[in-house]
Amino acid sequence: MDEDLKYWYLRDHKLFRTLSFKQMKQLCIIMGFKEAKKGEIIYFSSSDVPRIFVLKKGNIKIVAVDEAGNETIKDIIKKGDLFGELTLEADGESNEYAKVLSDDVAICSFLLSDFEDVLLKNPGLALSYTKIVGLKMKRIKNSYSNLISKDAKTRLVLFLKDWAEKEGTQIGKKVIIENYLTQNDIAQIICTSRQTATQLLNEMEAKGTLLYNRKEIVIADITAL
Amino acid sequence: MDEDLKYWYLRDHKLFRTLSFKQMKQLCIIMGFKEAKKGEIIYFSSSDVPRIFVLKKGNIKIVAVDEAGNETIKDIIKKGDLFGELTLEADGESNEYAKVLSDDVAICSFLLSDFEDVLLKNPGLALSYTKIVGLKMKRIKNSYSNLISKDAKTRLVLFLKDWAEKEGTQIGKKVIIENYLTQNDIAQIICTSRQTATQLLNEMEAKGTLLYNRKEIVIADITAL
DNA sequence: TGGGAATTGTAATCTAGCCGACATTTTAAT
DNA sequence: ATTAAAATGTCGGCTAGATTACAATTCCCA
Repeated sequence: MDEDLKYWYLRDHKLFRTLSFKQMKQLCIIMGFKEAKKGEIIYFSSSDVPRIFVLKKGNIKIVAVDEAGNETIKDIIKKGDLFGELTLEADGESNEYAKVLSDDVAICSFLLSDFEDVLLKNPGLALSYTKIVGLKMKRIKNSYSNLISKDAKTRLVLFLKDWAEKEGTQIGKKVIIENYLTQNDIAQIICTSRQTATQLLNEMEAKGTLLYNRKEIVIADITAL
Repeated sequence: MDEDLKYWYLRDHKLFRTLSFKQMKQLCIIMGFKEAKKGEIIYFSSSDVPRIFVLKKGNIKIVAVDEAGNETIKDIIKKGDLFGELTLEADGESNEYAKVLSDDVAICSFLLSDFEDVLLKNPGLALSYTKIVGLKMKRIKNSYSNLISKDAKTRLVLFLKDWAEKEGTQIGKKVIIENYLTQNDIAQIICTSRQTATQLLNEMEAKGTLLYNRKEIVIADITAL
């Protein structure tokens, strides 16, 4: 793909703001690029060489499969987010794949080793990178403690609030979220069964606090959620 | 405290191995030092200036208190571990404190801003640091997924295995762990009620797989746990 | 334009483990 | 030694929510 386009893909990412033009060019050379359509599955497991990915466009979910074949949603990755071997340390064991949720996605990637070289030459970038990883850790910790102390209903509300804040379009008190998740997805994210999630969503819809369908979710009053 | 002693305290930490003598000296100058006895509580919340801590000796637990006054164990910090504002980003909100579990502890600390300066000048250190933070994230993620999919008994076993591996002294198949945790602590770590933890431990003791008291835990056969 | 697959709706069981309410034991402090 | 405070042991009731089991919808595409 065109080198210049690559450049522009990187330029508008917050992580790379601190880089000079020359440094950016260096990164572009080692960058990989990939597009995919809805429903496609992208493997990025240990079989391949370890990589760092940047999601340029769309949404994907990271799914882990355990020995028993149970699937857990590890993460929802949105435009601009990083994923992959964020710890800069390849771990062979984990069996994860990414599934495309939005209509299509665009993904940039670097080889882990290449990325390390660049970090070594750009201490500022290393610092920014650490902060991004740290932020991710903080978010994980947060949902972790929610899982411990809050019940399913509260967890659903917290998730909706978060989603609305990140992606919703607000009109007065009303918030509209483009819904690319199934109820099953939502259930997995808030760690409950599909049936419970369905029930809770229907309850909220009955009370008029919510309006759920496959295309969008309309929250009547975000402040009262 | 003596500058030379400081130097030796840092020198044997894996994070600082890559530094030159001069760089290490620089770190020593900005280093703080503190000792504390069992049961003491060390606050390191937002009230103070944000810091990074290195635990040189002993064990502490990080406890978070929520609005309702409920206490949750966030982390157990052992000799050589880092804690504090690991994300390099001060977050005002969280209300956490550290409690000394072992007889006494020694703690080094840096101001966050000083540490950032050092990282900027030592890309290698920044990389190592990111890896350590990443490893921590991976550990958190792991216990997180255990919490979701495993029942209390399995969680207890996993915790004991982990503890034994990290700190136990193995004699054949037998492993002896110095026990600085109460059953309540263990319960909080594996996210269950004190009563359930007590019951499970007693069950295991009845079966002869375990031997629990306040001083030590003896696991009869670690491979069969 | 049907028909199969995915998604959603609903209800009836069943159970792990939380919670309250103690009794008992151990530890630490005066 | 005495006593208060922690830490442990034990039990039964209770509930959130998993699980099983089907319908009913909606979507997709051949």
